[in-house]
Amino acid sequence: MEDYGTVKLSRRERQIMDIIYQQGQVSAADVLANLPDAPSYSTVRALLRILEEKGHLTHQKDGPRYIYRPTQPRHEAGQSALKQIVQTFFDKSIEKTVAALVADEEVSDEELNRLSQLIEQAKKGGPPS
Amino acid sequence: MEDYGTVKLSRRERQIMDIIYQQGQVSAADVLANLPDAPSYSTVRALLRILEEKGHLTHQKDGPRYIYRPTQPRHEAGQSALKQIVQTFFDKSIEKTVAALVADEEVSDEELNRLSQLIEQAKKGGPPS
DNA sequence: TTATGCCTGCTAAAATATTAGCACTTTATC
DNA sequence: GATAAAGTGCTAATATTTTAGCAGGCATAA
Repeated sequence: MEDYGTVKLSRRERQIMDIIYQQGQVSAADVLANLPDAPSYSTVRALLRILEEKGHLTHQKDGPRYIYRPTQPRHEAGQSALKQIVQTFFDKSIEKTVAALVADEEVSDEELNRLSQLIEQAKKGGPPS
Repeated sequence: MEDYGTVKLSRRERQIMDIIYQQGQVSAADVLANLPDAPSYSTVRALLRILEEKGHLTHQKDGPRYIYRPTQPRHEAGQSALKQIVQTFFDKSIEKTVAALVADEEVSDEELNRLSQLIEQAKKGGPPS
């Protein structure tokens, strides 16, 4: 866990990585379809090539086309991105962050219950400190 | 709430905005001190000027120097950034996101208790759905 | 098999971001 | 007030990102 926020990605590169983490895996066409202010097809392919060169992606053939996947596992990248946000906007406080999460959207009672359970489990699970 | 993830920021610009949201307000020197791979002083000032032109910052004089502040309030930007992460890495699931939060660091029992309270309050506070 | 469509590889141009330098202004100090 | 220190404004060069175009390959279907 050491990447997403820190990493030296350009604007387009970041947009593309976001799409890929959202979708899990993508073809160039998928990226194009989801990219805001979509450029041309070759543009997308060029970016994908660069991201692969930089080590952020790998591709594998799927019949005629390339399927790209992130090098860093999703949960790691997510963890890292989350940490960055917590640090930047919530004074490194998990509490403040959760508060923002439950404040934002209308969270259903059901979901809140699951959250309670989650916390309880964490209490049992790992109280090392 | 509509900006941080979506917005068209370059790499350096984003780094600077992060610093500013972390610190609340900054001088050019503050930014320089916190910027990874710090460039020159004039470079930082140029970037700050651009960010202000784009409407992301305002400055006010503090004696001899300029103090910059974000245009968009911190909590808004945080909300927006968080949403983006939840969507990209956690399938839009608040639950998964919280799970990642409590999984990551060693969260103290004390903090877990506060989280429980938080959830309980949310249950009482706003169960509209 | 042959033509058509979709995909890749490569290369080069254009736009944008990043950087630094220099001249001028203001603030504080003596 | 005179001087030094610290800050700003502006401008121009450099690097990087972003973009598109063209040529070739492979698969599918007629």
